[in-house]
Amino acid sequence: MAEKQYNPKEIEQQVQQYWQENQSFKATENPDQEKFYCLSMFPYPSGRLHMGHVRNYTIGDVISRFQRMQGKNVLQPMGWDAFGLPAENAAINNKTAPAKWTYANIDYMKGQLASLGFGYDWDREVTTCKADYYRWEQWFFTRLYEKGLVYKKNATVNWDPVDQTVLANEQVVDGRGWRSGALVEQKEIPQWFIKITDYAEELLTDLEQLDEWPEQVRAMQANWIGRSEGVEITFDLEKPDTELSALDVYTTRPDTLFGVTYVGIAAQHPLAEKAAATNDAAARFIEECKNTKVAEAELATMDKKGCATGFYVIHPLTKEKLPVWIANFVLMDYGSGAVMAVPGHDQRDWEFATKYDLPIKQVVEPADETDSQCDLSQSAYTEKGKLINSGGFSGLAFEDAFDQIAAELASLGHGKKKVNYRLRDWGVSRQRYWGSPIPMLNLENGESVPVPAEDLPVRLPEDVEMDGVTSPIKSDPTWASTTYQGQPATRETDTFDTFMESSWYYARYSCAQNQDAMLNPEQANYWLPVDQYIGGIEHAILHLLYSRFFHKLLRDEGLVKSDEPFKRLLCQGMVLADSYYSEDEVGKKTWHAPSDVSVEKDDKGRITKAWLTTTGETVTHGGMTKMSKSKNNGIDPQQVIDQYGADTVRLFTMFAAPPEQTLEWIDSGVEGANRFLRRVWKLVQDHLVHTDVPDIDTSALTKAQKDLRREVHRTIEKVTDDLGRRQTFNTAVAAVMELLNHLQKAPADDAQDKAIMREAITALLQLLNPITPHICHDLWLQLGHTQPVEQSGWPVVDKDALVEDEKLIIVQVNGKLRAKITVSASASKDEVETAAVSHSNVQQFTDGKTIRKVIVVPGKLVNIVAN
RNA sequence: GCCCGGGUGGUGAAAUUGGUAGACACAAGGGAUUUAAAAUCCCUCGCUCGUUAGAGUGUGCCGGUUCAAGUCCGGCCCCGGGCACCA
Repeated sequence: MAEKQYNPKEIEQQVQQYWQENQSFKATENPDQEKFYCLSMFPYPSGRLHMGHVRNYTIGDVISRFQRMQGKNVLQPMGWDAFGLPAENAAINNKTAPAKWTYANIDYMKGQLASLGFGYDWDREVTTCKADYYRWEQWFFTRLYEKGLVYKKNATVNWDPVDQTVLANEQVVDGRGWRSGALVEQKEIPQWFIKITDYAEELLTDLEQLDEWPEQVRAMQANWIGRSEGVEITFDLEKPDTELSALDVYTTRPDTLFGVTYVGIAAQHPLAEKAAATNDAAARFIEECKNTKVAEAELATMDKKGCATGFYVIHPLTKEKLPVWIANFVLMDYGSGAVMAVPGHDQRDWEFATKYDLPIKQVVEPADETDSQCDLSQSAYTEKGKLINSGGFSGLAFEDAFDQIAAELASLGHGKKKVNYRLRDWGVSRQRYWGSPIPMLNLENGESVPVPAEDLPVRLPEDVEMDGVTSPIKSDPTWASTTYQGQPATRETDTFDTFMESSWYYARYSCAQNQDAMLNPEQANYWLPVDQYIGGIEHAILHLLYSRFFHKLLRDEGLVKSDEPFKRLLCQGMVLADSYYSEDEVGKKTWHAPSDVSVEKDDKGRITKAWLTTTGETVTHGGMTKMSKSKNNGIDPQQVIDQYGADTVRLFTMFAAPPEQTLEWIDSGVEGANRFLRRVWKLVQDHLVHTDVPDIDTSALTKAQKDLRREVHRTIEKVTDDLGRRQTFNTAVAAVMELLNHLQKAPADDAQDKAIMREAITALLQLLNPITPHICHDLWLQLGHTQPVEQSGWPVVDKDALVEDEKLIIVQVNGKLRAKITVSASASKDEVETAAVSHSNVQQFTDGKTIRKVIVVPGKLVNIVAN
């Protein structure tokens, strides 16, 4: 009899068609059924799916299918984060419009998602660049404006003086504009901000609720919000004028106040500008400060430089005269743009003071002699200790010094205790075209007003030409020209940060087609919060923080009831692949696609030689690196799907590494995954030969049959735990592989052998179905079932099958493994101990020694301590 | 620079609550089958010594706690992610 062959291409197409025809993944609100909302971060429609997407969405699909089989009402939607910079670049390069390019990409990628067998409810698709989506974002922004949560202020951007345009950090390469090559300058322009700092405290305290988030993400967010308790201190200017009479600084170390020897201000500070008017050195220094990129890493690693302003302030307690310096590491956008400098007790201030020969004064000493040393000629002493040289406060420890100095300052009207956050308000203005227009109008009197609700949406024109420099809506004056209450007005031509769209899409899926409102509270509150969110760790701070913020804004608008958007979070790791390059005479590297390279390996599997398959040119192996355009080492998922099928891709992706870790893409590993599926197929085909399979009679099993059945139920128990609680999909697959190894060796001699095999195969297909749904669907029907496997429920562990008659006990002497013994499961502690001590190998190691202690871990281990 | 991770055989990894280090795979080597190849099946596989039994040793480095440490504590080294306009 000819066995049916495993033909993934054929069955995957059939099965996908079945799902489509039966609308298998359509999600409908049903208050009587427990819901499960499983969400993967939506992709940017860049053109083709990359392996990072495949990994992300496979994890989501596995969880969704697992939950569905467990009886939940599962919603798994998909959409497109469609606004962004790459579309503008592609449009310029391909002489097309960003919209056209984006929609074509969406079409193609949608087909790719289908070919991987992901079960999405496409009726809820969200595309952020469509007006039916961003109109609600615009509406919500105007609501926030009316609530006083939106304001306009000047903020610094990267400015390309040649192209006369604002650059993203990504567009600044080695301090120069990526197209013009011009040195980038800092420039201040008016921009819109949303007051996320109003929610800083809640965003911080609610992290405690998120007990199903990775600890590291919560820690990163807490540090980002950066709550600190300190004192705001006023330093009066020596020569006050009407515009400026004092500098406010914030410090968490008021105990070091007597050690202040100078005050630092940002280059953009009004006092710095005043200094520049009369002081050439200061003017030159301020110019120089403009030539840096606007990024924290940049500021933190650059050389600390400064310039004296010639201005002085008065110390609020000692009345000393202190110089004011412009310092390139002080940020105007953060705090008040001024800091007090304590070189004796702050390392950065110490380095600055040493460089510019400013005084260093010790005002704190170690609390007791045994503490760390303190030598201010070598470095600052930054520990909290006991105050010295601090007038009436000398001798106090940190806490008392903090309180008493704060009280003294308050009584003098020169300071007060203040809680501060590192978190800054969210600047949402972008000077780019491909984004949602910001729905604000500028009136002739200089006032800004929101676009009235009945005039929304403000549509972004899609049929445009990109010149590579200026946004089409900025260069077309007719677009901006409009009226407001009969008065002439111009539209805001900046667009929203794309984080705006990705901050609420998860909620819109609950009612994606709703044309009447941003959200339908009934639907939103049925599905929200998201039960499981999956995405890359690179989003751990910004996207996840903005989404949490937006959810609280939605709640305060009465649109949702919950406090947090995402109950459980999984951050998957990156996907790596081998990289290969060749170098020319000047050392310029050319990266070659792995598919173009042939390799030779030694007997340990290490690459000894690599060359271009077509030309034979020798290339260098650049190691395993993140799949990227720059290294040209992206593996196209489509090629792998075409060669092995979606199930193999999904299986390899889940098996090769735990989800949070990096995953190395190895061709031979993919073949191994395919080999496993063929073995599953063959096992089922071999079993299908038997037409006379009875039910299991648990009372009539031999020891070998009981052992095999125990393996089956152990596997069910482990896979259930691995897919649900632990989310270690790699070990779930390993457990099923282990079971298959047992089943392949199992006899089919008597009726009960076949009955156990039937039970085992049934469970195996159910366990594997979330990961490789196509092959499981097909084999399930071959077994004679009429309902599809995803509706068959989840296999149940038979506790009786797990019971063991005998236990394997590890015997150690002084912590070293010396014997393994098998004892009856009912053996007492003493019996186990006696058996262990009397074992011949154990005797050898205890001979001539005294047994001091015997530790017995029931059912597991005996450790004999002897000397 | 700051914040957060990670480091275990030739390789990816496993060890869930402190209790057998290396499950499951990949690669490699040996064998069976085959006219041959592919596919498939069987065996070996951390390192050193040993014919076997077994012994010693081993989870980035140094030190500590414990009957017992990959796991807990202290210090260090290296690699990766994020740092507010890439998404």
